[in-house]
Amino acid sequence: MSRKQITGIGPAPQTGVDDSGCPILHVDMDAFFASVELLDRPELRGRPVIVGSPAGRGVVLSATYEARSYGVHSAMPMSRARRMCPQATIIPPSHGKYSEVSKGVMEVFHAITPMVEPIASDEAFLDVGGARRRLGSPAVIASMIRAQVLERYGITCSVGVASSKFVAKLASKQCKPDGLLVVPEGEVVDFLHPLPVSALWGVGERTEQSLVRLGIRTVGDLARVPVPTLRRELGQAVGGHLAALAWGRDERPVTAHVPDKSIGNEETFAADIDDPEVIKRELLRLSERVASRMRKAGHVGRTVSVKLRRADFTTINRSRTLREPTDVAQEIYATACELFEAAGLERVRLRLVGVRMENLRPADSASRQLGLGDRETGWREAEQAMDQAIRRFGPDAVLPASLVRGRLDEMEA
DNA sequence: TCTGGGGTCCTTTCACCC
DNA sequence: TCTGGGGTGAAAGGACCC
Repeated sequence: MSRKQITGIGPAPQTGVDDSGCPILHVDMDAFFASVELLDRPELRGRPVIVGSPAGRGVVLSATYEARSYGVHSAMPMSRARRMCPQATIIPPSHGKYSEVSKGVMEVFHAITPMVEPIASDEAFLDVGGARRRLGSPAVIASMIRAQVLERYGITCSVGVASSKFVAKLASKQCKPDGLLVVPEGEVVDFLHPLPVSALWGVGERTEQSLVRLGIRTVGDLARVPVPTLRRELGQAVGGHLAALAWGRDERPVTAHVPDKSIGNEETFAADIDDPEVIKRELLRLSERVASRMRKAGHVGRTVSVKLRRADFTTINRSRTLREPTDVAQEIYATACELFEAAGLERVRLRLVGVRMENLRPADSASRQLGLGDRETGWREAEQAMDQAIRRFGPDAVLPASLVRGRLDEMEA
């Protein structure tokens, strides 16, 4: 097989790898948050480091490969990670720092091609089909990106090069850390079929269990199952989708501008709460955050959705679609409170509440109409003034009175 | 072993209209 | 007048991703 894995930033990739049908790159930063932290703490290089909240109910956000060798992985409860690797240095996350590096890395991508689809702060798809004449073959461009990211930001990344998004994504995962893997167009099926089904995008714990019950363990096993059987067992869309992926069929293009579908914030309490006043105060805080983010992004939304998670981790969602779209926290909050009250959980211990706005559209396309009996409250203007004050004086400059009261209570307690 | 926070997408159910 | 079916949109739940 001519598939080649090239590890480390070396010269241009070896000859003999046919990347001619492989315009799609998936770039994935290695242990991103942990790598960024090591830039400030070089003395920790080569040692187990975990990024995550050191206290309370948190999960691992990122871990160095030294920590991973003890079994630590992201999304694992911190308490468990600490037990598995007690010698690890634990660093609380600094999201501002990560988004700054992320922005810089995305600029490196945009200098290569405008066809960049970010899928998280630490990874993106690139379609370099249009950059070949200017910069070279996809594998050459991939090497260039790896070298530039390392040079400018001091962190490594891995790149998968393939004919489709999902194969590129699997390729980058296979060559991690600090690698480059080209999967030639003609070798996609050979590459895919030995992999476990859980490697496929969209197969999580539940779907894997369903597949194992059917005796399906590898992608090759999956490929041999008749499509109607998969549709019956997994549902129309998921069954059809996985059947296509198992044969390497993935037509999704790299899309540079994916519009936001929803904006939300949620918070897990340090201890479960059953006081409706405290919960409503939290709903107000979250509504303020969501509305402010919507105004910053230039969105209004029509559907208010509230998420409530009980102490036993069961979760319920309640949503309501408004007559007119809004970006006003007071309107979002009023609806969120009604949904919370209607859910009948006012004396139930909750561990998390969330507020989300869906059905988004650009604010400038939405003309607000006053209905019969409505009155213009002036909340939008007040909140826009708050946005300005916050921009000038910081996030604590202005707060609704009830949140100030809540903060005073916390200080007195 | 006890589960964050930001999202997207899919499925099911139900109401409503024709 | 009653019944049924198809289409559509909203709501709720849940799987999955990073």
